[in-house]
Amino acid sequence: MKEEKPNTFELIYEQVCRIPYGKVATYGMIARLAGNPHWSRVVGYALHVNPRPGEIPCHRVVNRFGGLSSAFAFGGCGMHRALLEAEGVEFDADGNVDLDRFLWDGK
DNA sequence: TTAATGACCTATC
DNA sequence: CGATAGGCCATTA
Repeated sequence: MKEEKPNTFELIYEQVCRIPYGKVATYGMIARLAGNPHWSRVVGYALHVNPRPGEIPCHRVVNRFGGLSSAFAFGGCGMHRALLEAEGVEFDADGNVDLDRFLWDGK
């Protein structure tokens, strides 16, 4: 409305929104695609605040191990698994996503 | 204003 | 090979 956000967040959100359906990306990957491999923390922060949950599929963003983090801006931790499963993503018995099969290529 | 924390990753020993 | 430490950006108190 009046405040303009830094390009950092916009870039991060852009990469997250670019994740194809049925795939997941990692923070480091998005940070790297955004242009700075050290934005890993800001990426997590950007999704944490999630100012635009309607355009930022946080559930498609996972950590380096393929496991979602805690607290979701969508309104449910179990939502994560439900959303990814609804897209066709499989989960490991440990509760992690199958990065070997659903990790976004980055293209 | 300064300081501290945070949904992390990478590099090095 | 495995484990540890550090560092970066932004936000909040």
